[in-house]
Amino acid sequence: MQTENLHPGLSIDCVIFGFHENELKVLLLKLKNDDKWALPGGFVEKDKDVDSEAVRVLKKRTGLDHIFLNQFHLFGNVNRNEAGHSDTMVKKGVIPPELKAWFDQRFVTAGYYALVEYSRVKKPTPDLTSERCDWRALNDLPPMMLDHADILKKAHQTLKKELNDQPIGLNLLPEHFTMPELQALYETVLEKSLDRRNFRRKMLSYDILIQTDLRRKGGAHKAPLLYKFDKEKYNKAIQSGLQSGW
Amino acid sequence: MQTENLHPGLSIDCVIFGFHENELKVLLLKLKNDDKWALPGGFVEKDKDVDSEAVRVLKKRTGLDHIFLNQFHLFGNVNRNEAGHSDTMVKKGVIPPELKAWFDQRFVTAGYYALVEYSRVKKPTPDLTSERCDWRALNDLPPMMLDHADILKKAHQTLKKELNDQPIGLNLLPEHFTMPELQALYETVLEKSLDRRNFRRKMLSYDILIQTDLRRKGGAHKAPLLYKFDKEKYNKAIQSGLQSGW
DNA sequence: TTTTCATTGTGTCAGTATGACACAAACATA
DNA sequence: TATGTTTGTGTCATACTGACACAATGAAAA
Repeated sequence: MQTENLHPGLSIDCVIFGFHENELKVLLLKLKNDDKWALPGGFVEKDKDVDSEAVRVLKKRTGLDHIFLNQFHLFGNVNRNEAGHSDTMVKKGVIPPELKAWFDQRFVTAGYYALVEYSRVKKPTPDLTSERCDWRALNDLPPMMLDHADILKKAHQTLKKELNDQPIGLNLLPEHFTMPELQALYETVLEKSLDRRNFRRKMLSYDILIQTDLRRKGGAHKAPLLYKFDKEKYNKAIQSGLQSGW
Repeated sequence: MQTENLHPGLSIDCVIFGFHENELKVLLLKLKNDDKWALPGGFVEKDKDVDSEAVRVLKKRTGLDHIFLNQFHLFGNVNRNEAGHSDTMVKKGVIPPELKAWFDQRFVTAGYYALVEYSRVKKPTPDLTSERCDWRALNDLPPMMLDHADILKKAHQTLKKELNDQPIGLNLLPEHFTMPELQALYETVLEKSLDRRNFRRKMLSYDILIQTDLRRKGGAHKAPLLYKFDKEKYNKAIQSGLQSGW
């Protein structure tokens, strides 16, 4: 790592959300020789936009491009830099000794969250500091490094709020999906259950769905209809917002 | 200025909103020997939280403490650092030559917006780089330094959105105010006009206002009733949100 | 003193959105 | 062929929203 070309004291952390088996998942890195997990992150080259560096992180971990990605907060408290953190990391072999000075800086970190289609992430790839890169359920998180649990929580809160202004399914669901699947996504993000019939009514009123004449077969019950998003209308809705409130 | 103790490559810019004569105003600094204006800003000491440094900037410019202040975005594009900007600033005497190296860095800046009561800001004080500190109307802005116009625009957009989740008057209006004044504030922020009767109905339904038996005399017309906020309920509303949407 | 006039305060009505709720149809499995 | 769970659909009462009109007020003008 060439630290001379990096923007000092600035990092990026990405909360990468996926949806699988009716659960919200987050892509996390398992640190080497440590039972803590970390958000995928990175640093910012001096001549690169911060946003594009976040895209790069995402690409490296998921292999995916052109993904829904939002910056949501700059975490800038002093106490997020634990004293002795870099020592520990060096000792455990997580970071090489020659980089200790770099990691000794006080860092602020830009938080990004991404929404990705679970099945499209073929092989999540760990970085140099980690031994694994895995999906973890949002409601059953492992112990997290530094303030990464806080960052994750704030990302989820932000997502929850943004649901009032914009739809989110296009980024998290496969091309075709059923209404119950879409509802499960909303229920998971919002952490509450919704009435089946009212959900369908409201969602259809957004006028961003296209009903196909296909059905999801194979379940032990009545085969539900498959829907897909009308991408043009969907994007228009994202842009103009789902006007509620004023 | 002791640049050794500052977090490198990181600045803060504050968009300070006030409301006066039915207009949204922003507190801006007029640069020395330059017709450009700038957002009040500053740098972050290595051992201070970014948020608290924003509070400090606000206090320095407005003299005010305990103010509504929100971080809304990190501006991290490379091209926001104009080549030759520091040269120009030194030439115009805006910054002393010995600080040129510091200002030559590539900076990312954390954007904060503040809501303050116009009349409480007695004497807006310029900083070393500026000759004046004045309120300027949001819809009649002077030429702005670097990307400060963008930052301001994003702050306004954010404010507009947050209006759906929270009330804002407590921070921008004096202790007592009339319903038409509150409406004017909303209309200004939202940039559209609202129906008088419907506005009143909706605002009262939030249950955060207390009607007093005083009236604003002196206008050439029927004297409107004065209201004040029920601070306890107001803060509860801020916390829990004005549930709309899901 | 009286008149004028812009502004405030209030209520209604129609249309729309929301929450609560029940029953028939479908599909794999038994 | 029967079973059991899930899907798809409609209605009703209630709450909310947008559109609208008229009387009361108070300073200023006549």
